[in-house]
Amino acid sequence: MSDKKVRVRFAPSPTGGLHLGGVRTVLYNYLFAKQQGGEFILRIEDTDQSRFVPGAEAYIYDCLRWVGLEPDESAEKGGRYGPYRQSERKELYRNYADQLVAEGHAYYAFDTPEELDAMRQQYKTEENPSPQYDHTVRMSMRNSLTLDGDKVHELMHSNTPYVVRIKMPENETIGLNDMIRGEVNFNTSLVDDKVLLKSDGMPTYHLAVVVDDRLMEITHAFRGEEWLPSAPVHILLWKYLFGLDKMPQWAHFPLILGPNGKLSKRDGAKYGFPVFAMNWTDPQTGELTEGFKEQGFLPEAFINQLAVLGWNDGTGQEIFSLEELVQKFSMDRVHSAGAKFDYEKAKWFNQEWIKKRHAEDLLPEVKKVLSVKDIEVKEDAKLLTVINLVKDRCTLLTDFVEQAGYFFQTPKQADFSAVRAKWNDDKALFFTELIRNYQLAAVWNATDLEHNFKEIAAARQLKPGELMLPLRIMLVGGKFGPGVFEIAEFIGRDETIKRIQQGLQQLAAGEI
RNA sequence: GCCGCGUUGGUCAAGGGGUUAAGACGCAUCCCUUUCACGGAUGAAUCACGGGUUCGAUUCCCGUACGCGGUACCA
Repeated sequence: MSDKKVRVRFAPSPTGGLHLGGVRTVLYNYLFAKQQGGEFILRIEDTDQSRFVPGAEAYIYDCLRWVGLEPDESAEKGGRYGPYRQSERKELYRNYADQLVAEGHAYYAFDTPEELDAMRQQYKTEENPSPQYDHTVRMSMRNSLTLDGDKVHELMHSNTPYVVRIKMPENETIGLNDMIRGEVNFNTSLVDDKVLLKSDGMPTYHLAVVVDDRLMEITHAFRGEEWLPSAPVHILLWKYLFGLDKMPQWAHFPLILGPNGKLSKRDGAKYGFPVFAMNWTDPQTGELTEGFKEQGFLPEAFINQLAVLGWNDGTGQEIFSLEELVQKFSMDRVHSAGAKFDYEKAKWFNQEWIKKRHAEDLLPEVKKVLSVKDIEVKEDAKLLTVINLVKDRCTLLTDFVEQAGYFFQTPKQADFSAVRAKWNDDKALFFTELIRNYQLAAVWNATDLEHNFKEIAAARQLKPGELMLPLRIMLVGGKFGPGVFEIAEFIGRDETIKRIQQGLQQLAAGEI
């Protein structure tokens, strides 16, 4: 490893919930940084005041804490290279913008939104639906290239709003060596004169990334593929401002797609699965978007599944802990093609992680899930037993409500439809006798209960198989769960008898 | 439209000039289980298309199609 310190940053914009692609971007950044023994920095990109959402920044930190990807430096933690919010760095950027203008790489533009709109209308054609502000039109716009010096001076001193735009050179090839995609080339004539500094004095992303990456000594800049088209702007800025030799290495991650195309950020409900890491409530609309956490996902599973959506280690292994990922991740095995998110597979990962986790480690989460449904468990030891009995049957943490609830609460309703048709007096009498037997049973354990059950059945010439299911439904409320007699042992004599009596009543009532 | 990135079963994917083209999810069938899962076994299902190069292309090259991204004083 080189002696050069690796610094990797992830820069979310606090405009709403943290979606799948965002989490994976953090993950890959984190994995690379940790693997190289470098630092992982979180910078907040809140340069767009109008889209800034209160609470979104705190939410991002909550999500990162949940999945265990905490940054080494951030606005929360502070550090040598702060401030970590772009809004607090505002003054830094203007000087660089002015420097670019002074050196002829950028210019001041005074065009109003109306004028820009008029220009786009004017040049708009069938073939060119969105004309750019580029070398072909800039000499006919109102900017410091077309206006004389006095006029520019006058406009600027009379508080006329203006922006700084990069002056894209004509017909140059800008190359980028992407760690995932290799050489990617752009012709500068086809890139527009992007705004670098907005009229409110805040930088755009383009100026901010390069200035911040330089000042924070970022060595590797990884982001989503949607940024690839603006890479030439950033490279040019590096060239003009700091020199290409200081530029970080780039990697553009593939996109995560929804069931039909792009995964849209705000409507997970539409897909029938979440898109955000955690519950997100839009402060404007009050609209709640459910997150993976609240759906019942384990953070390990969530991370695991995202990690292998676009990367694999080549061995066929699919279950990775975060530690293993740090060890095995490699940028050159990250795919270049986008991948569709598969909720079914996500659930499978969760199931695997529930099976993998020890009951003790599942306990706090299961307790929480149960208490939400008003199932209070007094003794941890009892819950531990139940978790071990049922965890192989749970896909999501929320499944514990159904799978474990009846151990602690009499089922609210029982579904006897599967046995009703075959129900008869002989069976009813059998259960009546069973109750008597269980009332008198000297010991209360699964094997003895089963033994007695079968003995009575044999004496009455009934098939135990036809009686097991009714018993299960009486105790559990449905056709699921571990061995019936184990359940009976767990819930105890009184409760078992009570549930059989209730079941008998229900079945009797149903026959009329 | 233009620019960029992509394209191996339904989905995630391994492979990378000669293979019976791995594996996983899902699906189906069976075994285990007097329930439901878990577990085990089996099965159906894939190299977008057209040209090259080559003795031989899923693999390399060029086109085409399709998908996605960008084309904002959003990131």
